[in-house]
Amino acid sequence: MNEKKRIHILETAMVLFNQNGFDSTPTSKIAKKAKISVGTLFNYFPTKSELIQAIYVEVKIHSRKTFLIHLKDNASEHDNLQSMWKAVINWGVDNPEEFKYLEMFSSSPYINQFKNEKTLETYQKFRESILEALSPTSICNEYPKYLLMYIDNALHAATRYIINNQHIHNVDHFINQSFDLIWHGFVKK
Amino acid sequence: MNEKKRIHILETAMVLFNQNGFDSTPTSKIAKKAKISVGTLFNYFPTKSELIQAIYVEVKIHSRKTFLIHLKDNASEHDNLQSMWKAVINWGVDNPEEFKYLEMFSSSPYINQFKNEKTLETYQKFRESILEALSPTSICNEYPKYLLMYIDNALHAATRYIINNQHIHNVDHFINQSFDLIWHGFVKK
DNA sequence: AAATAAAATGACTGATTAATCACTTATCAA
DNA sequence: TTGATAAGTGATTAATCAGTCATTTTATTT
Repeated sequence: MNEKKRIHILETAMVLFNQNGFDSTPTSKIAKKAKISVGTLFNYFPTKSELIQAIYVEVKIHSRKTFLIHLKDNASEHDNLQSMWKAVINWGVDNPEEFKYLEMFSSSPYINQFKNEKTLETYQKFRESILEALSPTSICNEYPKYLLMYIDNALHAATRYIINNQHIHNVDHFINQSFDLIWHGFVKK
Repeated sequence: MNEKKRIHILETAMVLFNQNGFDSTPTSKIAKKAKISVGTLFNYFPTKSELIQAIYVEVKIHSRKTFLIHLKDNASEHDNLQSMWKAVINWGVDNPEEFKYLEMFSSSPYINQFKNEKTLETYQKFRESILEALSPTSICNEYPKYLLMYIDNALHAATRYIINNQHIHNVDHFINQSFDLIWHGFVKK
């Protein structure tokens, strides 16, 4: 087993899955594009399902590394949430394949095998720090779970918007505006 | 051909597709559950793909009927958007299977065959009236397409939240709060 | 009641698939 | 050089699936 080859298989498969979906991407095509045999593919990943989930885990680990850099304890709630906002969106824009894969995986039946799992635990802390910042004063503070869904959805929408409209002149300005829109909603008058 | 049987097939297939996804629901199972033969199924819908899309069209037509009732010309922007907000969410909560199907279809490759299509045109007017109400004054008014995505995502999140958390005591109160959260974001200070 | 048309049936086909496994090739320590 | 282990191969297998079609059943007309 060779870690570089493993990553190579994961990346090749991710691109093909993004292009054709999980069920329309036969293992034979993945092997062909990765220039290995089907047998080798199944040496590295015992089942197609495990391959699909291994990609998810890899992408999650990769994205988490980027996000954690941007959390600072001493900053204000506004600044912390804003820098998180920018970091998450920029990661998606810089890694569109990974971003697309996360969206596809999350809206597929495979995600169910991941509910209440380790990978989500580290994100949990991330989420808790968002809630600590927002919940006490925000509109909707009775529904913290909804607040998280709401932020998550807006983050995804903003990222998708940039990826699908690459003609946007000033991406940073858009990101700031999208943050203001959501932040503005939170602050009680 | 019998319209009642056609609807029966559509409803049966919708439930199975929701349970197992498009690719893990063989036509044979749909026929079995609908208590017809595979042959009959293919008499009504020449291909599986056409069945999948026929369900989408049917659900869209059904949902549109409900929404249109709630638009009033004489009301204020706030009241109009709020009553739209309530109507859309309540439709989803009252029709969870249909709602789930729309979400699944929209995040599947089948949706691509529907971009720039008639079914979306009637929704287009709906969207335009939202933009007319919001864009001129709102934060993010430079990005009207994003505003629509943002509202759409929030609507879906709120609906999903209610469906997945049926213990919520006062659903109306939650819907109002979720609307305030988003409306509050729009209004410039 | 007989003739005709329409609707329904389900065993079957051909294509595709994930996964296997008997075999070959590469690696490397003794 | 040898022998042992690990890595890689791809034809093959067994299963599944969308879609077909010759036949039967039901409905309608004459």
